[in-house]
Amino acid sequence: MRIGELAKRSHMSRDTIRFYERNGLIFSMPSSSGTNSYRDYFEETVEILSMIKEAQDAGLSIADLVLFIKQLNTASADDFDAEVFLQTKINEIEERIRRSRKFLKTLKDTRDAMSPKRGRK
Amino acid sequence: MRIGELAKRSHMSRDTIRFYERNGLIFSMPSSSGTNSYRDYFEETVEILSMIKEAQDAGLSIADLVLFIKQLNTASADDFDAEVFLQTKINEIEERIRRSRKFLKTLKDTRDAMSPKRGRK
DNA sequence: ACAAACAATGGACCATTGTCAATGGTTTTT
DNA sequence: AAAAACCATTGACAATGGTCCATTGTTTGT
Repeated sequence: MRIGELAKRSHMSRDTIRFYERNGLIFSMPSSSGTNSYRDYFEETVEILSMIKEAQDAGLSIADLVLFIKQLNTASADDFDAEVFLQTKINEIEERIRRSRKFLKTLKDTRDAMSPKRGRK
Repeated sequence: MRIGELAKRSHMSRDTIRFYERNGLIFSMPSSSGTNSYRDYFEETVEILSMIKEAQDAGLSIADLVLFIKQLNTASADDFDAEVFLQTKINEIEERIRRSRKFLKTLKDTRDAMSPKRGRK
């Protein structure tokens, strides 16, 4: 598919998609027709973009994602560092989630302390 | 306390603390001695800085935090917008946590798919 | 009293993560 | 076949969240 469709399906702008591609997060092929300079994107890339969004929300940087994707692809696999990397990120994310929840509680308490003041009885 | 101590206790750099203060996230008084231009920070600020960290991990921007803090302080309170704002942020954070978890699962699956390949058998 | 450590200020600088505009070419639609 | 919509490339621009440096002044340890 071409970039416009991918943009629509992934809810990202073309520029963002190109930005990700420049940075090695996604890949594409030259269009089959060959007469133009259009790029051809894989179906799966829709999925990958959605995963990238999740990963970013989880606090990973693009640099992190480049590493992660590299590891998905190079099934070289006996890689010790890969596992260490994964575990490190898992720990980081778990910690971030813990903190998010803590702040979420703060927000909720604030809201609840405020709500009864008005009408709501 | 002075900025150095606050920095140590909060595990943030002086520059970061000054940056936050410039941006209205924290406040301080002129030192009591009065002979210098040093600032004097409240005990509670240690706590506040820790909350800021949580909030950032939860995905809030400094601008968000400025609003939030303003609402904590102005107990004017019958503010309808305040409650809307809080609820919006609560929703955003819950969504982010959901996504984080989803990606966390991806990471764990990747790790687990990798681990048995080596020794671990 | 002298050096070391600390503080304030201002402004430059930086990485990250995009976004926008201009230009020139290719399809698609009408 | 002309217009409208699409695409690629380049490079500038922008917001966010800091960090670093130089300068000057203050306090503290010895």
